Amino acid sequence: MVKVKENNTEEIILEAAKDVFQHKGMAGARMQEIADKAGINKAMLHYYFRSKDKLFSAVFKSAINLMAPKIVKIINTDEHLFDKIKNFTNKYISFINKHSYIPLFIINELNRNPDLLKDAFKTTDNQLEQKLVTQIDELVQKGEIRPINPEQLLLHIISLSIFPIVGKPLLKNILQKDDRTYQRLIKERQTCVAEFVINSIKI
Amino acid sequence: MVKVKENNTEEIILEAAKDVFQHKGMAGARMQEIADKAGINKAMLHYYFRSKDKLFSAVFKSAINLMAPKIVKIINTDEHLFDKIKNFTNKYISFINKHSYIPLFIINELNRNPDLLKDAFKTTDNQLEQKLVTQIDELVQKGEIRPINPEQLLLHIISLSIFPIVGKPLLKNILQKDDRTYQRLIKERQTCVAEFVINSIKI
DNA sequence: GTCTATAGCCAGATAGAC
DNA sequence: GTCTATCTGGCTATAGAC
Repeated sequence: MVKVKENNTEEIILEAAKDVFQHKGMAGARMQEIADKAGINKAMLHYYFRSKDKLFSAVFKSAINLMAPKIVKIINTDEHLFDKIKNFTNKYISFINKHSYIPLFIINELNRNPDLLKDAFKTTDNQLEQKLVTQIDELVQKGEIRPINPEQLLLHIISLSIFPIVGKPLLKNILQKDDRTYQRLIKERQTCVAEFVINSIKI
Repeated sequence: MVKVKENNTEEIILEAAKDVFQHKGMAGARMQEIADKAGINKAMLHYYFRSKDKLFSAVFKSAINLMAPKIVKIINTDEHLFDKIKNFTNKYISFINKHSYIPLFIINELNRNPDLLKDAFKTTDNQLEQKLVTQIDELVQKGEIRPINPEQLLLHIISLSIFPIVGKPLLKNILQKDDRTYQRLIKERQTCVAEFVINSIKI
């Protein structure tokens, strides 16, 4: 009843596939490289996952399942807006920094095939951002924050959190920084992004 | 002496190659597709550019030359900081929106090979951001803006401008918008990003 | 379940006629 | 300069032994 040994090879393959697909993309990835990284034979990949496409799908789904819930959560907690912003930027920047290839991987493959994402971000109803909208409207009424379009605010926060990591190879060059120094800037952002956002909206 | 006809085929190939490489990336692009799009034979690509690699390099350089100067300029004008921010976000968002595949293309290929970018962003001296730093320090002294790390500010502005366009396929899903509605949000950002940034830093 | 060997295809590159 | 035909290598996928 206890399946331990059986999942093992499959798990090892998935880990290796994640690594290769996320660095090289679907088109650039080679089944041989995945096999080598997993320390097994190329034929085994097909034994477990039938085709490159199927293996890719498995990796893609796992990436989505890692990213999506964390973003949806920011919209659905009952914390004060400022705490939401602080928590999200801090945790999300740290998370994306550890898995820096995931967002780019998802964006690239969505460009190839927009249908890959069915409804990863759909919550039960369409109340997903209704909650955020209401919350912001209330704070505007109370005079705690300036009037702002909630969707734009969400775009601001996500952009400030993800892009410096995704665009690192480009931004490193613009700022003329080496890896260590750039990494320090990212670390700093875990707190300074929230400050920046809150400064902008609070009255 | 006047070379007109000779450049023609080369130009046509370059345009087609830009299109295909920027959508599919180096690995996903097919010489056959480029030839088809250019309306010529596959052998001609090799006649003019020798190899896929060389053709790719030409496209990559042209993309860099389109992006880099515009970013460097924000740092090197003598306008007031607030005007810099307004001008940059407005013009850059509009520009990137017209060429939405360029930033992603550059980031992806830099990930594959960090050496592709030699010194596209180097100005004559290392005074490139020194100017921005001085300008911000002065405004802090005068009490016009809060103290802020100039490099973080630059990261903020670039992220807010580029990511909503680059990450469109992902963000469209998070916000559950169709193409038209999302495009309207982008258009709005041409002005609201500058507001957001300035609100945050001015006292 | 795991391996070796190989089928079969496709893409980049070249040869050579015009 | 432009084309058709073809070589060559590399990649996915499978057949079949153990």
